Amino acid sequence: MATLSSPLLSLPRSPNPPVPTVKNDHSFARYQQTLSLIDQCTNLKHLKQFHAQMLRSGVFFHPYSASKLFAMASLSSFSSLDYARKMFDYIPQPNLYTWNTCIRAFASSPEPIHSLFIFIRMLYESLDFPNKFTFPFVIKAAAGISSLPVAQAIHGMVIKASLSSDLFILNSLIHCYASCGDMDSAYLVFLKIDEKDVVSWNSMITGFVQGGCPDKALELFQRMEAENVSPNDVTMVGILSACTKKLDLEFGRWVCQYIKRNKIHLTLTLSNVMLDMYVKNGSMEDARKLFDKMEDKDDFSWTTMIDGYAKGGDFDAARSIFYAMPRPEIAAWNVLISAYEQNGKPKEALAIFHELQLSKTAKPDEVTLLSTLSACSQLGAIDIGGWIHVYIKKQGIKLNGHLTTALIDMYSKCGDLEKALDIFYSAEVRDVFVWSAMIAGLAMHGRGRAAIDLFVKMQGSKVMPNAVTFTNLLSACSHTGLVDEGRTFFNQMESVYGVVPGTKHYTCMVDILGRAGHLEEAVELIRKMPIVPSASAWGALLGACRIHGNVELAEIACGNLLEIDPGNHGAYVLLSNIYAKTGKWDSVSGLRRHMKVSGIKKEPGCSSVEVDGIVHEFIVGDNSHPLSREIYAKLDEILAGLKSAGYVPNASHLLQFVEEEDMKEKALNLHSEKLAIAFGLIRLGPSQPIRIVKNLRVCGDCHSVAKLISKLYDRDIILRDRYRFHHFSGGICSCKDYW
DNA sequence: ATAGGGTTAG
Repeated sequence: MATLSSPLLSLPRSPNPPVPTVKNDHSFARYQQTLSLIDQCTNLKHLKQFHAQMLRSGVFFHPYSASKLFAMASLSSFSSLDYARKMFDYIPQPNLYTWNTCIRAFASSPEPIHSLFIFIRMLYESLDFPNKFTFPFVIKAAAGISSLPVAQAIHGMVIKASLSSDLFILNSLIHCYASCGDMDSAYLVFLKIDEKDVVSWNSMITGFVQGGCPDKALELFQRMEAENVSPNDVTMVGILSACTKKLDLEFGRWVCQYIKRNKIHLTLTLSNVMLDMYVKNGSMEDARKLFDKMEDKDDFSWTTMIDGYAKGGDFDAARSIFYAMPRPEIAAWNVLISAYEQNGKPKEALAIFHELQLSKTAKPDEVTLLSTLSACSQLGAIDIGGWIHVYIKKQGIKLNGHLTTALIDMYSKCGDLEKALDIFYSAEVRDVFVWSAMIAGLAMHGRGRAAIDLFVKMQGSKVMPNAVTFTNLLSACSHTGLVDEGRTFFNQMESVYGVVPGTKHYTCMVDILGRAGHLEEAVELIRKMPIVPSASAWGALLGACRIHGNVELAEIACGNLLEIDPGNHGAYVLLSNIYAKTGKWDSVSGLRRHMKVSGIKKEPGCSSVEVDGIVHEFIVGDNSHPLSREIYAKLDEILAGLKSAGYVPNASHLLQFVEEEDMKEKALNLHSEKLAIAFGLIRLGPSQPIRIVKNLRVCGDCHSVAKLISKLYDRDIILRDRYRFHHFSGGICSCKDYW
């Protein structure tokens, strides 16, 4: 930050410029003419011509004329603040109007802090004191940076300057205190105003809505009516936002009627807020009626409708609005992309992103990149993810915390841990989310020790871990079987770091203990936990029972799980697994019958593999792929090879009882991960690793097969299943068979 | 000699 003794805007000043004498009639007329022409400027080129002319004639060095030119440079629609700022530094002795104009221009710029810098300079350099026009701008800047101490200091200056009864200043202060989150002070200022005007009420109503107190806003609206102050369009924007926050559709409808009845001017903004209210309160029908009636529509109107349909899962309607939009700007693309990405449709998200690239009508921004990277993470689409990384670099986009986190997550989930680490170590911003993402990356790749080391380093860098950090750290312990470390971290969470263990942490801990065979301790932990055990905690116990073949405990865990989440097909699958593993085929078929009767379906296994930027999906038993015949032929060839190397199919991983031995084998060979591996061997070059993403946990037989292929075919296979990564290389897996 | 406050999506 600049200090008070050094100039804040540090361009050189012209030494003692000549001040024109405006004595004779001839030059005065020219001067008058110049000034009146300034107002007719319509573009930046025009303005620059004036500037040059005024510099040459010396008119620029007259404070009043400089103030006229400067106002045009800093406030007009075509202005460039950068240019205005340079001009300001060449004005020899800015008058009060010029200082105020400069403060005003920066107050509503993207960097309002500069407004405060100028204000401080003014206090030091100008002979004038700030006046009643200065303060509303400075206060707006303080609101812009949401700094309560700054707001308080300026409020103090207002009082000292005897301006504390100026209505404009007081209204600004209400808004400012509310922006700083100090609702009490905002309300005190509001109460102190004797002659409140509609802006006073609006500022307070909007303040309450944005400060998360919609009820207080509505209460104020009633009082406003009682005091006979007529609300205007801005009031109604606040009131409708309150309805949106409260999810109160009935009252929202009433407000819309009220607006009609009282003939409140229906501005575009107000219509848009009405739309938003209907959309967020779940009435797409009302929204659509209004939208179709609106004569003026802007980006907000279109984007709100697209977002509403997309979030509600009606992607057809969302797309039809999107394609009807005259010129969709980036926000419209973003709501579509992010709705797909957040609704488990990452492929569709990437398709829209691809369309955006081709259309070239809008430029991806940070939101676009974050959603798209997340879609790549979900799919394991490393080619596209890598392409976005290159795009970010080429565009010179600076990596902030969000983008850094998203890139680490993408590379980790796409199986390239080294790239994720590269991003992490070269990152300039390393906040708690960045550290946590990297710990998660190491965890899912089974590098538990490295994850713990990183956690230690994180403390060295003075970044405080949060709940997510601990979830990731504990999951690292669970994937690597670090029981003692897991216990220690779990116990230290609250006592040392002040993070209260939540559902996820208990679940991880049950997983750590259960997996390692400490089943009683895991049960004990569930029994003693201070919060209600979640379905996932019982699920973790059930998973542990599968590994250790404990049927009794499994039945208890499964019962508890299904009580909380009756439709959980995963639970049935795990329990059938355990029955199958222990040879209880009667129980297996009983369970299957029950699933059939209650309409519970097992999620079909699905594996995908990316080849040349295209993601190929295989469902268990799939023969829809164009290369299906070749894939099955390849698979037969592989398995024959493996058998002669000693491979014996392990049918205990099958879910249903199959009588004939060769039928068992056939059923195993239909598994989607085997199909994806065979396809990868056909289509990918010999040095390229095969990267597979599976929606479920990898099957034990497929795990053995992948290990053997990695040795016999000298090919690395990187498989991401529902829980973690398996790197198969030279006949061994990175999970060391602990999964 | 010029002027000021409150408003909506991701």
